[in-house]
Formats: sequence, C-alpha cells, structure tokens
Amino acid sequence: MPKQFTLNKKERLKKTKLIEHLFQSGKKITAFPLRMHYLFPEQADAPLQAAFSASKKNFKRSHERNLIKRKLREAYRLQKLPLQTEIAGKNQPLILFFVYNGKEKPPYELIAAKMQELLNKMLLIVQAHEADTPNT
RNA sequence: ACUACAAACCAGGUUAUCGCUCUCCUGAUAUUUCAGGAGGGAGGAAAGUCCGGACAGCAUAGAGUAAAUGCACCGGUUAACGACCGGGGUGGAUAGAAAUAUUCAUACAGCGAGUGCCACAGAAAAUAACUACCUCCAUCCGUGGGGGAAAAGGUGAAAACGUAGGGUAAGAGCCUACGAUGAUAUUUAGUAAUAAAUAUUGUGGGUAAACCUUGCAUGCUGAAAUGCCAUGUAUACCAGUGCAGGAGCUGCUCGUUCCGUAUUGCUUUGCAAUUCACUGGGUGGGUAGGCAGCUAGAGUUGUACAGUAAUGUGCAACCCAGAUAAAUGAUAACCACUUCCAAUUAAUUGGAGGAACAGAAUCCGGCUUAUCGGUUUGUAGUUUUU
Repeated sequence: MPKQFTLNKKERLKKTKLIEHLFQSGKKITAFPLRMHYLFPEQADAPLQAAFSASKKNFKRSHERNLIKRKLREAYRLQKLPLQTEIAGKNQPLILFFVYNGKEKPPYELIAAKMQELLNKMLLIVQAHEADTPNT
C-alpha cells in the first residue's frame, strides 16, 4: 500500500526553465497572505509538482524563510490528496508555485486554512480545464 | 546564603503519529524506480566575509629601481597570521598614611631628519614681545623714538624646565644647590624589551589615526576555482598554407631569449628598418544539465608527559551532515526550567504564559557582531551561625 502524505523530490518543482515559464505565462490565485501560480505545461517529470517560496524582501534572514517554506510544505503535504487523485486521472500535468506574501511570521493554523482554500479553488479549475479541452 | 565582576561550559528532554535527505542491506520491478529494515543528519556563533592558510588554476630566465598595500616594545606559540600566550613600558580606577597590591586599557618605531598644520581666545602657536621692567636720546613734561631683557600680568587644551639663592642697569640655566626629564656611554640584573646606579650632555611645545622617514613582508584569481561527460551553434585562440610575423620577462630602466620570413638600403650570408590574409575545426567561450572536486581532517574524545602559559609530543579508541528553488520538520502529550495570578498545610497545588540569537553550501585557524536562560570555578563585598 503506497503512502499518501508524501512529498519527496519527484513531487517538488526543481527545473529552472519550468519555473520561469510558469511565471511568464501562468495564472495566479490569491488568498492573502498566500499566492499560488499555476500552469498546465506540455511536459513534466511528474503529474503534479509544487514549489514554495517566501520573499527575501520581507524576510531577510534565511532561517525565517526556511521556517515559512517548511510550514507551507507541511500544509500542502497534508491537504493535497484530493487534487492529486483528480489530476492523476487525466493525461495533463500541473505545476504549482506557492509564494508567501505577508510581512510577519504566520502561525501554522492560518497557513493551513488558506492552503485549503487555494487547493479547493484549484480542484474546481482542474475539473473545468477538462471541460474546456477534452482529451482526444 | 545573596549581590557584583571575570573566565569556562551547555544551548531542554522523552514518547507517539505523519513526513524530508544521505548511506548500507533485503525483496520486487527489469535499469531506475517502488516497498521493507538498519544507521547518520546544523551552530556557538553555521552569521559578517575582516585577516591567515590548505587546495586548485593562471603567470613566472635575470638585475636594479620605483610604486602600491599591510605590519611596527620584547620573547615565545603556530602550517600561517594583523591571531594567541608570557613579560616590559605608558595611562587610568579601587584599597592604603606610604611602600605597594588588585584590576582595566593600550596602532606602544621615528616630530634630536625635512615639509605642513595647531579652531576660539591671546601680543605671540615657534627665529615670540601687548601691558609692565631697565637704559639712552629728544621733549611743548603729556609723551615720542632707539636699544636691552624675557622675571611679573592676562589668554588658552598647550606659552619656551620647577623651587631657592647668587648675579644684574633690569633680567634670564647666566651661575650654584636641590628636584624633574630626554639622549649617549659604562656597570649590575635579565635571552630581550627594560629597570637601577654612575658619568657626560641637553631642556627650542604638540601633531606621524598629517605628508613623510626607517625596518620587515607581499605574484594574480577563488569551489560560479578546476577536471570529465553529454547537448550544441556562431566565431575568439590553435594548426596548416602563402608574398609572414609571433611569444614572454607585473610598471619603468637596463639588458635580453626562442621560433620563423619576405621586401628595401648598405660596408652582402652580416647589420639596420619595415611588413597579415586564407583554409580546417584539434583548443577555448556562451547556454541549460550530470558526475568528480565533496568531506578521514593542521579530525574528535580520553589519557600520560614537557612547559608559568599559548601549545607540543606519545599512546589508545572512534568515524561524526553533504543538501542544490537547497534536507534535519509539523502536531500532540508528559517531564524538567522559568514568569505572573490565586489558594493554603509555606513549599506544595491549580490556572495562564515564556523559551533567545539564529540555518551548513570546498575545508580548516582566528577576529568581530547577535544571544532567552542555566551550570561550574575564581575574586570582592554584605548578612547569618559557630
């Protein structure tokens, strides 16, 4: 029986080119203090990949950025399952990029709630995406 | 017991659930993935990138000189250092009547080489002369001019050694005594810096974190180094060809090396001057990747010996992060620590909090800066008991 709440190297977005492409032509959803960029690329290593970031402008210390990224990863890891099962049934990969926009260190409960909001919206978008461009 | 200061050390723990990264083993898949198991997984500063190295690449025939940068009491330690240890000098603070003791700071060579600068005030901030002093001349008796001198006054952060006496027209280290202090020499103590004593000689400021002088040291670039692999296209180097130049000596000067060639001139196998194109795709550059570099080391721990110490030597045991949009986390409970409130049996219970600074990126030795709280040791003070 495979594990459910994993987040290993394959599920993290690493390719610089893909990230640049995502920021140039991707779309975004905001649920302050979180912002999510998303894109349906033509090719990817895994069906669902995600990356996390915190602005260096707001958090100058590296350990603060590390802490926020860890909390983001944790929230994503525990709540991504519905989206993952939805996207696994299709032939279309999806990449996500989460940015924390706030200026103060957030508690985990806030991040978890906002993450759930974003992922629910994304789930609707994925279902609609299938309707717009049906598989051939 | 408490308080203050200094130094050293530590940087919450356990369990459960869900995860991350690396290594090894087993099984499956069938060649890079999955599952299971075992083990490792941030710091005292990982930080700032301020010094010093290791390591790597490039450069490097020589001499002289200059420049630039850094350092600057003495001895020692070290791979090395601008670091560290010990000692000395200088300047504070505390205690003491004093000698002295404790403790803190110290870019601590030279202004007895040259040049410059020294706000305000003051006559003057460096070949000193405003008031006042002495003397000579003139005088309308108010004073004016020349000379001497640097004691008194006032200014200032700093005023041309201090006090007393002699001396003088008035004065002055001008002379003498005592004292202060610099330089030189000798002796004694010390490896030395230096200290003490004696002698000679000086006393004409300060400033070198002003230029500068003296002595010593120093190639340049940093893991985005560097090597290999794959991808891949325009042209810099390289190779070849021709009617040919090219390479190097950090700047300058002197001097000079190697390979190669045509033209012109002349004193003709020598000397002097002058002189770039084409072809190929071996080397290199850019772009986004992978592997190596990449963690066994000036290593860690313990111990014995040497040394005042920094540190060194011997022996034994151990292997202890290796990520790359960047792992080491999240949640809960309990136990320790601590703050506040309440209750009482006065050291316990209950409730609500707090837990810093901060995240490895090739690796070491330092320095600097940030830091909630705790432990130990030493010194000083106060209080209690005997």
